[in-house]
Formats: sequence, structure tokens, C-alpha cells
Amino acid sequence: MKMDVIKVACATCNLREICLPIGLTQPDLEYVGQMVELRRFVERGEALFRLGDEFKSLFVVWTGFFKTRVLTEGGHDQVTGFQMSGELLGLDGISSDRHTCDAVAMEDSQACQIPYERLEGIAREVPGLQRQLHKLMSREIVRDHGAMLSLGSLLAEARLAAFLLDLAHRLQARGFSSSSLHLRMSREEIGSYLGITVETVSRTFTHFQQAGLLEVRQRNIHILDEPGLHRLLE
Amino acid sequence: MKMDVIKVACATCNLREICLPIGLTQPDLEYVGQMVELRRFVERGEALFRLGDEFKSLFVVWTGFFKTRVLTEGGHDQVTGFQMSGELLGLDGISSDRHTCDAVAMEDSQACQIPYERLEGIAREVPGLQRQLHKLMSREIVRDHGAMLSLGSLLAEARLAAFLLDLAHRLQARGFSSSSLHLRMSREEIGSYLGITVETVSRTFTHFQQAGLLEVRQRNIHILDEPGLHRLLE
DNA sequence: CGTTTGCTTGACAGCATTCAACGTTGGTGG
DNA sequence: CCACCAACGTTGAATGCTGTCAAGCAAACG
Repeated sequence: MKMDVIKVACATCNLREICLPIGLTQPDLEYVGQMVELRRFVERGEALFRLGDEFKSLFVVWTGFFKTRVLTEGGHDQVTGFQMSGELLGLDGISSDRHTCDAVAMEDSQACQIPYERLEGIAREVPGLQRQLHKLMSREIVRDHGAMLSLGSLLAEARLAAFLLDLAHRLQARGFSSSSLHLRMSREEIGSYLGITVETVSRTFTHFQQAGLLEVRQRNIHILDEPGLHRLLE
Repeated sequence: MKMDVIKVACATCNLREICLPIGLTQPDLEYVGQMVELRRFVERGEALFRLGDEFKSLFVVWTGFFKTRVLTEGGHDQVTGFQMSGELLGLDGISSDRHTCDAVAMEDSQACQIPYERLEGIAREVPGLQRQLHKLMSREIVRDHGAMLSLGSLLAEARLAAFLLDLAHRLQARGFSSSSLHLRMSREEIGSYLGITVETVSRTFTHFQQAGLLEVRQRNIHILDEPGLHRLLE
């Protein structure tokens, strides 16, 4: 495993408006920078942490793309999320001091490593950071509730539509086009996340294309009719 | 809506070993008690908070039983969890200052109301409380991942088995029998939580009974073969 | 005691899975 | 450069789990 490290300063990071320190004053930003121990390089396919690993740090995606997955006793597994720049990884570990899922890089990536005990200390000194940490944990909970709703009460078409709209929305927040997106994950990973099989994912993409909602070329998706996708959620 | 209030002291509460202040020293316990503003009575069927309500406080179930549910734009809804004594409600509201789900009492209940800003302040002064708050938020995330796994990759029988085992486990942690449980929720609510219909819930209960795994008398469930239920998860 | 609500059971239809075959892409080595 | 291979993706046919619709029963309530 490749594991170079470099020094990090939140105050000059181009993610500071989307990341943990969002909304902090300049002096606080300077101070809070010390929470980041290092920035880890993770090659495609490598894990940032694995189920059962001791929990010591949270991570923020700096560049690249990750997925998290959980495992059943019976050998089933399921993708529980995809994380892009500025998003937090590792919150699952706080509850039991061990990670309860794998976090795997889907392309060569970099993540800021934030020792949890250090973060706790700084959060006690900087209320704005404490608030933002809680907001991000809460957002994760809200996101998971949305996923549960999707898994529990939507048909395959609606799940995929909701997935694509969510992805487009998050990419847009990062300055990318919201209508043209490149999927970093395979059909199998999409299916795992949505609780459907690869075949159904593939068929549904074909349906969407035939209905004029999308243009699909391998992993490049062009959204032609966003309102049409939205209507599928009703 | 009935809304009596009474004064609360964590230091003498019989839930202190299961609730937010778990693990605190006696002096900390005394101090932390001030985080609780009041204890709210909520009648069966009433909501502690609703989707869209302004977020001001977290709640801890003191007596009784709650469910949370989210709503889609299209009118679907889904139960996202059942909460019993010592469990936290309202974490969803932190991220956007508004609640994103309903919390409804399933029987006459009482919940300690903890103003979030006050909690933030005390958590900065008492590291043990800060740690425990984070642990509870993390536990909620892990719980939700488990629910996603269940919804996404298990058959109806396995979902119901996992649900019953989880319930039995939590009741055991509160000093109740782990083999004999009284369900506070309807078949419909179970189905909503598990992403299956009432009819399937009912049929599955019948199957379990015929297989000698359970004895079912209305909402009273007697678990006859716990290992057998566990095997369904493989 | 009648009404309402919740629960169970049956028959049938449908969406998604499973199993299988085939096409495409990208990397490797001859 | 091309053959080959492995991984990924698409499509088809058949099976099956679960949903839907409908009826009947039990329990709770006023």
C-alpha cells in the first residue's frame, strides 16, 4: 500500500467552504488546521479502513472517490454510500472504537486524516467546529433515512432515478455540470447500493434511455429530462 | 395536547447507566443535570416533533415507546425506527435546523427535553458528555446501516427475524426477558419499517410459528428457537 | 352489541431475481 | 498490431417472492 503524507493547512485549502471548517473565521481556520494529522494517498481499490479496524481517526475526502460497504454474517454485503470531496468518512467507528464498515477508494484518492481525540479537543475550544461536526453527523443520519425510504418503498426505476438526481446534485455543489455526469462506480456497485441486481440496473438504464430521460454511454450519463426523473419519485 | 412538565435530575435518574450521561462521575452527573429543560408527557398518537418543525431540542425517551417516520414527496411514508427508554430522538434536526421526520408516541410516554444549544455548551465543558453524545450519534448511523443492509439484501423472513432479534436484544439490555416480548407496534408499522406489506408480515409470523421458531399470540411473541432465527440471517 | 380497527388467509398478477448467453471494453503479451 | 483474456455490461427466458385485491375473522371500543 502506498502511503505518502504531506502537511495540510485548512486555511488555504480549496475545500474550506464545503468541508468540516465551513463558516469559521480566519483565526479559527488557522487554529483548526492542526486537527489534520496528515493527508493520505489511497490507490484505487485500497481501503482507508476496514471492518474491525481500531477506530482512531476520521477522514475527509480531498480528491477522488470512495465507497463504504457493510457485511452480513451470512456473507452478503451492501454498499452504504459513495463519498466525494469534502465528505466525511469513519463516523461509524466512534460508537464502538472499531470500524463497522469498509471504506474503499474507487479511484486514486487523497483523504485528510483527523485523529478523533484531537478533533474532540479542538471542538471543545472552537464552538463553530463543534457545531459543524454535529451537523455533518446529522446529515449522515438524514441521508441514511433517505436511503432507507428508497430501499423500502420505491420500485427499481424510482430508486435509480433518485440515485442519479442525488449524484447530480452533489456534483453540482462541487462546480460540475448537473446534467452530464461520469459514474465512478460499476453497475454492480450501483445495484448493491440500491438493493437491486446488476441486470435490473442495466435494464433500467435502457428503459430510461428509451424513454428519452437519459443518454447513456457506458459510465457517461447525460440527463435529458430531469423533471421526468423527478416525476418517477411520486 | 397534554404537556405537563416536571423538574429532572440526571444524578438520581434510574436511566443514568443507559442514557446520555453514561459513565460520568458523580460531580459531572450533578452538573450535567441542568441540560434537561423539562420532561414532556406525550400521549399515545401525539408527536414529540414533526417534519418541518424548527429544531431546538433533542429528546431522550424516559418511559414509553416512540416511532420515527419519514415522508416522500409522492405521499409514501416509512417508519425509520422505534425508540425505547434511554434512546435519543431528534438528531436529524441538527443538520438543517428543521426536523426531517415525525416522532410519534406509540403509548403514553415521557421524554426529557434537552435544548441543543445548552447541550453544546455543557458538552464543551464535560468531555465525557461530549464523547457520549458522539457515540450515540455514531450508534444511530451504524443502526441505520444495518437497516439499509436488511432492506437491500434480505428476504422478508430474514428481515423479520433480524427485527425480532434486535428488539429482544434491546429489551434484554433494559432488564426484560429476551425470549418473551410484547410488541408495541402494529403489523402495519413493522411492515413499513421492514419495507414489506402487512400481509407479508402476517404470513411470515405464521410461517415462523409453523416452523416452531415462535409462539405468536397477537402482539405477544415468545421466541422458542433463537438459534433458528439467527440461521435465517445467513 | 354493533362498529371500527387490526390481523389473517387465499388467489392471482407483477416486478425483480436467477440462470444463461452474448457483446463490449481495456489490458497483456506474443 | 493483433490475439487473447478478464472484467464489465446488456439482453432474454423462466422462476419466484412479494404485492395487490378481496374476503373473513378477531379484538378493541364506545
